[in-house]
Amino acid sequence: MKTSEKRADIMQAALELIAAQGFHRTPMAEIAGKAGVGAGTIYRYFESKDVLIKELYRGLEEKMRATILEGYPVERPLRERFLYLIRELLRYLITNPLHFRYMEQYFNSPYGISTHRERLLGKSGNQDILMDIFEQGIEQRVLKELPKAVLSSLAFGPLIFLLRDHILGLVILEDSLIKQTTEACWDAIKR
Amino acid sequence: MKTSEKRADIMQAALELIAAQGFHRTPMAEIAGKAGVGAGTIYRYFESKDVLIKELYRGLEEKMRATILEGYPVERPLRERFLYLIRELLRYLITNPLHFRYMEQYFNSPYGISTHRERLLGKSGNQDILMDIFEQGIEQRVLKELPKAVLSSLAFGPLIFLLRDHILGLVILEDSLIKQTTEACWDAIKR
Amino acid sequence: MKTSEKRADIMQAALELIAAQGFHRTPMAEIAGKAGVGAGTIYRYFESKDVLIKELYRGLEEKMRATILEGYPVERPLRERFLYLIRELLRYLITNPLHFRYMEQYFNSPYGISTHRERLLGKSGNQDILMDIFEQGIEQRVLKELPKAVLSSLAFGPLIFLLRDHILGLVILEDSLIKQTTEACWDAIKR
Amino acid sequence: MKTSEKRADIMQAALELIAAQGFHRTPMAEIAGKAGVGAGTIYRYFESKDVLIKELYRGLEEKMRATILEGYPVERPLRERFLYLIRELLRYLITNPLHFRYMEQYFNSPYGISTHRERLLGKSGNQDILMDIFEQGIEQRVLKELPKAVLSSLAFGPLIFLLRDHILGLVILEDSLIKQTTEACWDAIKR
DNA sequence: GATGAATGAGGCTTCATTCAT
DNA sequence: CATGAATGAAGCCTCATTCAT
Repeated sequence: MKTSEKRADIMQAALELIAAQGFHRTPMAEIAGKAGVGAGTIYRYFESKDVLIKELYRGLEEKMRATILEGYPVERPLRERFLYLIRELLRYLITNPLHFRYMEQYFNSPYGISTHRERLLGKSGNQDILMDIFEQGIEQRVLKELPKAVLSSLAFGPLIFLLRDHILGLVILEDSLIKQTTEACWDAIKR
Repeated sequence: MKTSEKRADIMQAALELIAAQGFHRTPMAEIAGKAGVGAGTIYRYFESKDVLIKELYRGLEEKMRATILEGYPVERPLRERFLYLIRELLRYLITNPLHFRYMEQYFNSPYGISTHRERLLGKSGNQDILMDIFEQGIEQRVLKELPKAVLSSLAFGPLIFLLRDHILGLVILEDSLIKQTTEACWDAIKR
Repeated sequence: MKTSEKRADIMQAALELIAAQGFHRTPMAEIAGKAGVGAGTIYRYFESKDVLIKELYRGLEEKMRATILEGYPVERPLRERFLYLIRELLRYLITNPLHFRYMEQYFNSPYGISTHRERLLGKSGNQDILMDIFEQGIEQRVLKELPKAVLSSLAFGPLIFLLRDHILGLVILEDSLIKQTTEACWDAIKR
Repeated sequence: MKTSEKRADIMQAALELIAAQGFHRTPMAEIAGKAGVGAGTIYRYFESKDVLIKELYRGLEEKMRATILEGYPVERPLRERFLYLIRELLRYLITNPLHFRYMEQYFNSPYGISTHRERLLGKSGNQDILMDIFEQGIEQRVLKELPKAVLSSLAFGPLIFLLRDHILGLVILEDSLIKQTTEACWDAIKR
C-alpha cells in the first residue's frame, strides 16, 4: 500500500468518526483502528491530532470548492451565479453529510475561528467568489449596501441551519424546496 | 456567603470559562477555582458536569426570553412583531456576548440537539412566539409558504452568523445596521 | 430528644444502611440523613467512621449474647446446652437478618480479625460459654479431642454459611431443618 | 517483557494487595506500582477494576479446581471421595493462603453472591462434584436427607473458619489435624 | 450542643503521544 | 517505515471530616 493511500485512509477514518462522535469523543487509537493502521503510524503523517483535524478540514473544503466551481457559470448574470453557488453548496452538503457534520464541528471550535477570520478579510476558498459577487452586486446597485459580513451571513446562515434540520430529519430538502430557499436568500440580499 | 451566592458564582464561572474555551477544555476544577470554591462544592449544587451545563443553559435561555418578551408588542402587526423579536434577540446577545458564546456551544453539542428538535416540533421557549408568527403569516398569505424549519433558518441563521462576526470584531453591529439586517431577514421570508 | 436517643438513632441507621450496602458504599452523610441528624453530629458521638463501625458491632454482639443467654439451660447436660446455643444463635440471626449481614461484613474486614483473635484466646462474648462447653466436653470424653479453634469451626462454620443461603432464599430454615442442622453440628464434634 | 508476563504481573500484584487489604483499600495505582507498570497499562488488560477482580477470581478458582481434581479418585467409594475433596481443598488453600484470602473477600462481596447462587443451583466449578456426591449419597441413604445447601454448609463452613484461624496462627493445621477435621465433617453429613 | 455546607485528598478511568521492536 | 504496547497527566466524581453559625 502506498504512503498516500494510508494517509487517505486515516483522513477518511477520522472524517467518519469525528462526524459521528465529535473531536473529543474520537481517540486517535480508534481512528487508527478504523483506518487499518497502527496508532503510531498516524504520527508519521500528521504531527498531532490538532494538525490532523486542520488538514482534514482543508482537504474537505478544497474538495467542496472544486466540486462546486466545476460548473460555475462565470458568464451568467449575478443573480444566477449567486443562486448557483448557494444551491450547489446545499446539494454538495446534502450529498456529503459527513463533510457537513465535520465542518460544522470545526467551525464551532477554536480551530474554525481563525479560518473564518481570514476568509472575510479575503483569502482563498470558494467564498472568495461570493465576495466578488457581493462587491459587484453592491457596485451595480443590485444588492443591498451592507458590509460583506452581513451579506455573507444572510446568504450562508440559513443554509447551515437548514442542513442541520435536514440531517436531523426535521425537514426534507428536495429540489423544489432548495430552489425556494435559495431564492429566499436572494430576496434577503437583493436591493 | 449565602448558598444562593455560591451557586451563582459557580454558574458565572462556568459561563465565562465555557464561553471562552468550550465544554471540553473547561475542567470542573478550573470552574471551582474561578468561582472561589472547592472542587467538591460544585457537586452540592449540580449533580454532574452535564447537569451544570444544562441548568446553566436553561437559566440563560429563560433570562433571555424574559428580557426579550418584556416589551413584546403583542397587538402590533406581524411584520413589526417579527422585526422586534429578531432585533431584540440581536441586541440581547450583543449585550451579553458570553451568553451567545455559551449557547452557541450548547447547540452545537448533543445537548442542544434534543432541545432544538423539541422546539421545532412545538414546545415552550421564546421561539414559540416565532412559530406562531410563522403560522399566522402563512395563513394570512404574508409569508412564503415554506416549512417552519425553513422559515426559522431564514430568520435565525443570519443572526447567529452575524453575531459571531460581531464578537470577532469583523463587523460592528450598531443600530442602523441592526435595522437593515432585520429587515433583510424579513425580506427573506415575506411573500 | 435525649442524647442517648440520638446515639441510638445513628447506630440504627448505620446498621440498616451498612447491612444493605456495605461499609464502603455507605457514606456518613447518608447515615446522618437516615438518622435524622446533621452530618457533623455523628462526630459528637463517634470519633470516626471506624469507631462507629466498631461500637456498632460491639453493641450488636452484646445484644445477641444477652438474648441467647437469657434462657440458657445452665444445669442441663452438655449436648443439650450445645444444641441450645447453636439453635438460638440461628434463630436470633434469622430473626435479625440485619444483624447477621452487618456482623458478616464486620468479620470479613480488618475490623473483625482482632476481635476474633481475642475471642479464641479467651475473652468476653457468648462464645466463652461455648469454649467452656468444649473444655468440659473434652474432659468428659464426650467431644473429640481437637483444638478449640477446630471445634469452634465445626460448630459455627455451617451456621454462617447456612444463614447466608437462607437470606439469599436458597434454603428455608424452618424449625425442623434447624433441629436437624444443629444435631448434625453435634455429630461433627461429638466423639 | 512479553504481554503475557505483564498481565500475569498485574494479576499477581492485585492478588497480593487485595488479599492483604481488601478490594476497597487497594487502589488501581497501587496495583500498577507493585506490578511495575503504568497506571493506564492495567486497562489494556482489564476493562475495569471490576473485571480485573472477576477475572482474577476465575483464574484462581480454575487453578484450584484443576489442582484438586488432578488426583480425584473417581472410582472409589463416596466417603473416600468426599474426604479427598475436603482434604485437598484444605491443603491447597493452606499452601496458597493468598488465594484463600482473596476468594474469601470475593465471596463476601456482591461479586461472589451470584457465583454462589449459580453453584448451588447447579453449574460448573469444582463443587459440582460435591453436589454429585451429595445427590448420590442421599440416594444411597449414606448421607442425611438434607437440602444440598445444608450439606454444603456442613462440609464447607468449618473449612473456611478453620483456614482463617490457621492463617491467623490460631491453630496449626498439620496432616493429622486435617485428617481428623475432614472426618468430623463427614460425621456431620453422614446418616 | 447541633448543624450541614464546604472542603480537598484520593479513587477510577481515558487517551494523546512515545518508542522499542 | 510501521507498529501497538506502554505511559502518566489530567479529568470527573465521592466522601470522611471540619468548622462557622
